[in-house]
Amino acid sequence: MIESLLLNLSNRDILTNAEQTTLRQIVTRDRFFLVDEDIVSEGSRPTQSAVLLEGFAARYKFMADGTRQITALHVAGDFMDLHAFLLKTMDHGIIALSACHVGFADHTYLKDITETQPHLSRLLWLDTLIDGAIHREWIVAMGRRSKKAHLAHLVCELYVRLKAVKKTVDFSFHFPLTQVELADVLGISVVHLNKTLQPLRRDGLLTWVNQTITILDWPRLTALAQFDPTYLSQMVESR
Amino acid sequence: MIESLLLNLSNRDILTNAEQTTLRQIVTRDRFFLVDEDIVSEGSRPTQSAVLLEGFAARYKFMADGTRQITALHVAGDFMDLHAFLLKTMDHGIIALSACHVGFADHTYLKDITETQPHLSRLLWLDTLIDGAIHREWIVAMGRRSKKAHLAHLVCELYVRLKAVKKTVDFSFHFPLTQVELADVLGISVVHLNKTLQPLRRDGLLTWVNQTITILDWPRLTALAQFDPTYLSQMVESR
DNA sequence: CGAATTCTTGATACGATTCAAGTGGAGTGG
DNA sequence: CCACTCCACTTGAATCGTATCAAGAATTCG
Repeated sequence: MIESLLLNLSNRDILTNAEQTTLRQIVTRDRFFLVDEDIVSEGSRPTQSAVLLEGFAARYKFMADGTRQITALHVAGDFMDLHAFLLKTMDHGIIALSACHVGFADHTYLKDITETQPHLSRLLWLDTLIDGAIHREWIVAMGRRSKKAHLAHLVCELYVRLKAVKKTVDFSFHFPLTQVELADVLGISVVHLNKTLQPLRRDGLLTWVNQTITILDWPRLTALAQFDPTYLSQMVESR
Repeated sequence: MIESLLLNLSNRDILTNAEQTTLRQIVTRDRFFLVDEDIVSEGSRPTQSAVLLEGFAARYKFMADGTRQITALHVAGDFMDLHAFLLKTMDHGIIALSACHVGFADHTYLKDITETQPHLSRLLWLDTLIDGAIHREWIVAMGRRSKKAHLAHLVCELYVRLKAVKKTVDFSFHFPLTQVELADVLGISVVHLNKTLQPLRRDGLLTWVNQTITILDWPRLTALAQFDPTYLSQMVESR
């Protein structure tokens, strides 16, 4: 069930059989969510952390005027709110952007891991650190990239992350977001997102039809985005 | 020497004497940096992590066209690149924004802590998670707040963080950044930063003279910023 | 098939950048 | 001590980017 999580973590460092067993054991419950359902809601104090086993989800925050900012996108294999284990109250919500299969791990088990399995703890810590690295790239993209480059960068990032959990076929991947949701990721209006998207299509960098994105020209896309995947492909090397 | 770090961490949970001793022991070196000196450079693979003992520093990234985005601001007591312990290569640089006193802790010592001191490990992990929470707030601010509200939010955040390490006097705090640097935080041009700043001054929300910011009207400033300090005041409660 | 979303387009207004110039204060050397 | 230089801050004008509003086209769903 949690194969994608194992895949995700083993990209960082070798997972022993014992560690794999531990991970399987701590995910004691699972549930399916429909599109637009809240998986975790803002302000709650969860006693378990959610692993995305299948589907797309987003961390988001609403502003007083009803606008929304998505602060993170999650794909299969992501430990979405591992940070809630220590950061007791959720400062944001998590919503299902497609039908989602989600596993849950009690915080007591996670605490046990920190007490008894240092290597696995470091691996989980690393997972939250990569989250942070992605946040920083997003900040850079929002502040200093053109919208076109920002969008290109996001596509590159998603491609690399999805490839790591075997959710790509050649240069294609399933991408169920609407343009409204994608605009909430970039922090722009839908209209402008739409107009930003067009040159990427027109110039033959990518296609996006039937909830499927296909990258047509990886070299030009990464060049436009100034994409450097280092922040995603970190290893621990600390055993 | 590392009192501000201890102060910072004890805002999260009680630090035992043994833990305080450990922290004092692992910071084996310290160094002073001048304004604009790089404390850690992008792309390097540090074998130690830097604690800011005194001063202001920033994590930043340069774009190909020479523009810069600051992704984090650090104040006294911040473990600035604790994440470098697991995230081996620095995906950004750290620069001194004022004269800085910096302590260094070898990664081997940090690894030892994860092997033998689970509670302290969780506290350090929490520290990196709060970093992440701040990043998310910045993303929200960049994407969905007006520039005026974004600036106000930053001032609120800095005030709360500096107060936690006793670097405020009433509603004032030392703030040595130039407007160019502050513009690189918000991701806007200096000219526009200057024009964004003026209404905050004119409306009597704050003053900024002699490298000192004074908040004149905390209620109106927080209301404008939609500032909710929850993300900064997280406790572990996990002992 | 009709209704509801989602996507696309155009027009207008506002926000933000850039360029260019000017002000003011701090530090330096004669 | 003054003149000079440097740097940070401030201002205005022109241009470009982005939001908003409104409507129409395409797609999906029941």
